[in-house]
Amino acid sequence: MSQRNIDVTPQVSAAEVCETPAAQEACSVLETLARISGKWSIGILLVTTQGPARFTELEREVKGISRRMLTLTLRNLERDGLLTRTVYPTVPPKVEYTATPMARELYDSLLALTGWAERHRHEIDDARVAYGRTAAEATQSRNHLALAGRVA
Amino acid sequence: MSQRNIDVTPQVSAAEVCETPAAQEACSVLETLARISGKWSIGILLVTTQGPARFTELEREVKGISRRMLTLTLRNLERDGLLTRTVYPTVPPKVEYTATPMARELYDSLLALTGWAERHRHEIDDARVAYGRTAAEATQSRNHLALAGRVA
DNA sequence: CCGTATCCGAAAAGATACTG
DNA sequence: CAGTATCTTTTCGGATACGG
Repeated sequence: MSQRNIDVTPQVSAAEVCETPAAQEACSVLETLARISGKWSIGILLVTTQGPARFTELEREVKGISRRMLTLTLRNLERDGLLTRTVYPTVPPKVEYTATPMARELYDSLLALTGWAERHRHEIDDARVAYGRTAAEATQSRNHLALAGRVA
Repeated sequence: MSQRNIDVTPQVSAAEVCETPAAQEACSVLETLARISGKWSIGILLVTTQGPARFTELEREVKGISRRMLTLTLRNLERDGLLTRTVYPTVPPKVEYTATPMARELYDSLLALTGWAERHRHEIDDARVAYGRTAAEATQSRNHLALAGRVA
């Protein structure tokens, strides 16, 4: 087969059970988050938002990503209109990926979440510690492992 | 063993590779999104944000969730300080889950994404159609299935 | 250089019987 | 009622050899 053929077919079924009017919103959020879910989407958006990036360039800059996942994530983002793919018919081939304006907007919206994270940093830490404690209490009976690392 | 013992240990390692100053933001977003990732967190937050909800109540209202996933997701949200769990020592037992103020804030921030989704609804659809076309072109050689359902 | 195909292990999720 | 334990299925992600 020619090229460009890794699956990337799903991601249309997000309709699901969005019956109640209030749940509509939640579903919309769910669909939006689905577009940038996965381990790598944010990282790729981060790079492509700063300007056009080539395949190999992304492979270098997004630390730890494999070829396969890079391709998959690029295809998904492209399908969702968050990335444009430009092929220069040179030899050797050159392909550039750039975040669309729509993607930049989305990325900005997401960055707003850092505000939330900073405001509640301590609260978040406390919660995990507290959870470790109550979980320990509730488990007074057994002394297996698996609990040691929780608070630590 | 007593109770409250489904794993729920991970979700501490989100440090990862956040070296460059620009990537710091992305990592923060990543950590935040991790808290509400998964198929069910949003749905549960939606319900618990409207007021206290009991276990069985959630099982009914969050359509399609299994007992196991409900428990797991509740534990995760509780660990992250997004949900409080209140036990009434009655018989039969009664347990209520409520979204914390912090969770409400986060949920509101996320709802802001519906704005993005609405603004770009058409753009998003167009993108998927366009992707279907170019993918079809690039695949002129083969006439397997799997492509039929893409645009449809 | 820019990918794809294939194989594999790990993790997420579903189903459901069982229990204090 | 509010979970837990266990099993199975599904999906995700890593490694890597190969191809235009």
